[in-house]
Amino acid sequence: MAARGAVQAHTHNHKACIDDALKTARELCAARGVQLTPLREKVLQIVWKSHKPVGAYDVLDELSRSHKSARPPTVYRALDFLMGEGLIHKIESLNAYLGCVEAGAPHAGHFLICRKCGATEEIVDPKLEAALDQAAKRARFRAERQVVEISGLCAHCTG
Amino acid sequence: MAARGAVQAHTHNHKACIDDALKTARELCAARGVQLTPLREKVLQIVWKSHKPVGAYDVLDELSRSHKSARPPTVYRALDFLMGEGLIHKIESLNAYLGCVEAGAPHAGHFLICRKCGATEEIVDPKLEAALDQAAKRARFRAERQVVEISGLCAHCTG
DNA sequence: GGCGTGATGATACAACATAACAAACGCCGC
DNA sequence: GCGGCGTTTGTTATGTTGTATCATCACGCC
Ligand SMILES: [Zn+2]
Ligand SMILES: [Zn+2]
Ligand SMILES: [Zn+2]
Ligand SMILES: [Zn+2]
Repeated sequence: MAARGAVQAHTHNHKACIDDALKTARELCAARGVQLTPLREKVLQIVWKSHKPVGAYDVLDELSRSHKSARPPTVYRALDFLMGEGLIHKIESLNAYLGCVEAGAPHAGHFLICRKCGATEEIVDPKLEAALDQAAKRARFRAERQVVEISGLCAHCTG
Repeated sequence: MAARGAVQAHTHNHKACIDDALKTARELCAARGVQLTPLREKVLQIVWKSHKPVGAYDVLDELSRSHKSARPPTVYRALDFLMGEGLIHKIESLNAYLGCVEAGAPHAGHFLICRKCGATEEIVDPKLEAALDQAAKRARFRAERQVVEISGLCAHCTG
């Protein structure tokens, strides 16, 4: 699964993204001996509906169509599971969730969030990772989690 | 006003931090022709009570002691004002607010958040800023806001 | 069958944030 | 003085996001 830039997010065939993500998720969970239940897979599919972060209550609305008993804990438990397995990320500045494009490869999520179209790209940038590690090291800080969310205008929305 | 590392946050004389922050805030607001009213100054003082991010409702509890009519909008309006003037930052991953150690100098806030003691250090690191700018540029993304929050253990809590 | 474990159902509540309108205040021109 | 205007604060209500807690269910195991 390759990262898709915001421009591509406007034009590509997104069904392939969803199919890839679900396939990868099934394989990873099987390999790890954890259960990607129908409920969890459905939530993953909803999160992957687009390249825009989706709120937990939006997931709930969508999930409710097929799953009448769904309630907030239903959704949050599924989201927690998916985050624990590295299949989705939380976008802290939006209180929303986004499918991970590098599931299986341990990494911190770094994001470019377009404030106009909402498309959010997960970037993998070794130089940025190194700069973050260095910054922490300089302060003798043991980093465990990185939240990096850059907001602005994507290439498509700039011009 | 210099940044203080997490180690210093455990030992320094913090009254000087508060006094500096309030003095700087008064000067900046006067120079800009905006009103640092008693209410807003009190909220700023509460946020500066420590080097740990403080939640809006914690601010409200504290503010209520001196200001009985305080309600959520009271606090959020003051926090919005202070953020607008660059006197405080919001820590997105904690839904909490922290006094800015570089008020007056335009900058994105980058933070090291200790998950054990809560002490949060604002770091100013040109290399990190450059790496972030480069990462955005590479994706032809026009960055407007950066959220960088590194969680882990501070030097004091590590050893 | 009885038991342990993981997953889901169900109710209630906590924590965070904003909408909308009213009242008070200072300022300025007249 | 006073009426208009912009800013700040008061007030009530509501919206949004996230958890705690306990009950129930499904499955594998002995
Ligand atoms: Zn796609
Ligand atoms: Zn990822
Ligand atoms: Zn201090
Ligand atoms: Zn700052």
